[in-house]
Amino acid sequence: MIFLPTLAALVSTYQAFNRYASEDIKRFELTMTQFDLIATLGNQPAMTFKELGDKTLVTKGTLTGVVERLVAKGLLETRCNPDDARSQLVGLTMLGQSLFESIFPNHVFHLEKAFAQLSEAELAQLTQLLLKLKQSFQS
Amino acid sequence: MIFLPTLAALVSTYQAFNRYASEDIKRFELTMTQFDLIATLGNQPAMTFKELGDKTLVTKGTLTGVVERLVAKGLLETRCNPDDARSQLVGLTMLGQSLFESIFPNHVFHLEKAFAQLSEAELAQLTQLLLKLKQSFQS
DNA sequence: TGCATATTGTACGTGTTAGTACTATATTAA
DNA sequence: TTAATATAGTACTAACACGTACAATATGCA
Repeated sequence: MIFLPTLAALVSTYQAFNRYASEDIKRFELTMTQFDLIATLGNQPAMTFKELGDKTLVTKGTLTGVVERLVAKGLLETRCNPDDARSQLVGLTMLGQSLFESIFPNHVFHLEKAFAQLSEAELAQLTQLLLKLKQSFQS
Repeated sequence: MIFLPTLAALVSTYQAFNRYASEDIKRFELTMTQFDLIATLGNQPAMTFKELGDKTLVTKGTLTGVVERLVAKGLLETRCNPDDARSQLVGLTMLGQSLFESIFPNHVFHLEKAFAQLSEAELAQLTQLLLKLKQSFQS
């Protein structure tokens, strides 16, 4: 049971991050997942749902709905993929692009403030330990 | 932007944990949140919704529904709180208690297997770094 | 006491998440 | 070429998460 404090720390830190980031993003009437898609598509060529889902860790079933809402907001647009009739390409509209440009740097700065409490060495160590743990969960 | 790998590691490790633990718990027809409540109430006297929510990091709005479903399954029961007419006490039924006893040790063991890949020193370090980061998010 | 304020839990709306089933299209191999 | 299999995305369901509003009850203070 020696691992329980670590587990509790993982869960509560993740939740704290979520709240911290959400608060910032809520100002723009976006949810975390919506922002995640926009940030992923920012300064990038349009990509398929599959690629977008892989990069954002959002499963395809969820993606359909989230993209739908962002298209309704005029931030994303989809078009047929000329290379594969099964799939579509998703990209930012001009409105989406300009929103991205206006909010992304601010949000990164907001996050940076929190992470700045840790030294580079601590960040590297934390990353390494987290990835080691992640590996264990995946095998 | 040096913090981005750390952030990605935090999110993906949390997700990996969630999948790893969910798979185990699904065998008992429970969701993670449901299991969390049962584990928290195991070997404990009944407590109010408030206390239960605080311990499990589940917000009160969510709690109403989750408890409802567990009561419907016959695993939890609620009764009036004699000390405060606004609140109720939630506790395991005998069925809930016996389910807790039969699945909790197995689940702990399942988790332990994953965490065993890290040494005690690594666990301690990971916990400390996570809590430091959590602090930054909360201030 | 009596009123202002805080707390407990429910109701409700929007959105995310995971899983399964399904359709359409691609790919592979016999 | 055709049949088996794999993949992309949608539809749908159940459950969770979070916020706001609300009713009932407590609490603190004038």
